[in-house]
Amino acid sequence: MGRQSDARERLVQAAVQLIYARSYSAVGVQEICARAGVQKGSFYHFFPSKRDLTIAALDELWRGLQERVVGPAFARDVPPLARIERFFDQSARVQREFMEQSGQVLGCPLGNLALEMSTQDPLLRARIEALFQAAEQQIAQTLEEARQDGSAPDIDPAGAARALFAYMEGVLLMAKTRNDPECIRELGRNALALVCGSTQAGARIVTQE
Amino acid sequence: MGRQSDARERLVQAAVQLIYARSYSAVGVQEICARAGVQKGSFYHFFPSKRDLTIAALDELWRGLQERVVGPAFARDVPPLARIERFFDQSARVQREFMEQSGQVLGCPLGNLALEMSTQDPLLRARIEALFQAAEQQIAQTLEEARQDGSAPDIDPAGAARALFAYMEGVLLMAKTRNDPECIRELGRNALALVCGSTQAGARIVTQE
DNA sequence: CTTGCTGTTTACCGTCCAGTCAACTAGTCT
DNA sequence: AGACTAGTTGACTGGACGGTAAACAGCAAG
Repeated sequence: MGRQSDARERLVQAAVQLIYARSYSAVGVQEICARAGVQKGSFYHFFPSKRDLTIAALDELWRGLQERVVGPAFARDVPPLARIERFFDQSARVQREFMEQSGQVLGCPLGNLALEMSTQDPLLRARIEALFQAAEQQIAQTLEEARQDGSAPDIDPAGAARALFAYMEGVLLMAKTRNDPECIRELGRNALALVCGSTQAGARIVTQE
Repeated sequence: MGRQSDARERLVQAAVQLIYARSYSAVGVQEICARAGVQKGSFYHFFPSKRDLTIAALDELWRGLQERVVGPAFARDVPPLARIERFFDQSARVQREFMEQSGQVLGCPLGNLALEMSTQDPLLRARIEALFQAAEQQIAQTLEEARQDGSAPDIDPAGAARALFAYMEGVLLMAKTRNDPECIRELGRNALALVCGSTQAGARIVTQE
């Protein structure tokens, strides 16, 4: 078996699944190798360290997220603001599936790793931050579309996207903590309030008091 | 030294600080003992396991949070909605202090543990969920006050509190990931939009599209 | 045919981990 | 005084961890 093999891919996939289901530190190299059907020595042929595998897994995580959740939710077959709402429904659906399979809501794989690793590994942190920025830009684009077609004329797309993304992460954190996928749906109903009530609105309410 | 000692307290305090600064799994019993100035054997005199210490640390964490962040922010010396805004400023201030001391934004200690442990330890998860509910009630009370004094007449305090708390956790997650305390302030400006744009408003915008 | 590269296998290393144990100290109660 | 209990100490256990080493297999190019 000289040239090429899919062992590397299998390792990344195994890492994605195991780390998402548990966490970085709760999953050992041994276990990742076992699930991938790869010997431990081979692991270190493909990756210099567990951390490097995790970085590779991060990109694969992002790819899978786009394919299975973000892509379907943000498809252009409905008006922009409806896509935002659909993201929450889509997320609720996915998490409900995890719930039925393993009895646990797993939340956002990037958010999970972000909180676990940000204070421990600067490179990992920076990588996740970059992916977060990409996500925000995706949302900002959608909001810009909504601004232009008149469904949300007065918003600041970039600022609202930041707030909205933070809210999404918060909602998924709550769902994981409550172990209840339904609260994603419920909390999702408040999402558009965050978009349309822009900065000025917030300030107005306070000074009025 | 027969009766009583503050070793237990010191262990809890050390656990709070170390676990907050890193994580549950990144901190060992050994290290907690070292910081507390307690021998390892003594540790297991006070706590049957590391997990039990963590549960005790969780309550202490909550106490400290109330004392240092939530209490000052939600004090009744300003109108209710201004307290919400003050929470974000207060959080930004605290995180900026961590930033200056250790170069890192640490985020919400409860949120951190929630994402790390929810899928690993059901009891810890339930405990954190309970604390989250208490936090939501605190917010709901504040919003109820705002509803009654007319500054936000049409809101559903309980629902808005849920959304607002999720947003707070999301904002702190973002701050930790970006390692930037200032974004707490910035994102905080969107918080009241979440309160005042209630469920009906969100639905209205979508059907209008 | 030989050199070299890509993979694979297995056994192994040192370290750290949570948790154990038995001996010991010093106060309290009878 | 003696028994009991709360607290302390430091050495220890077994297992898991991330990572290493060396031998080997197959393909490709010179």
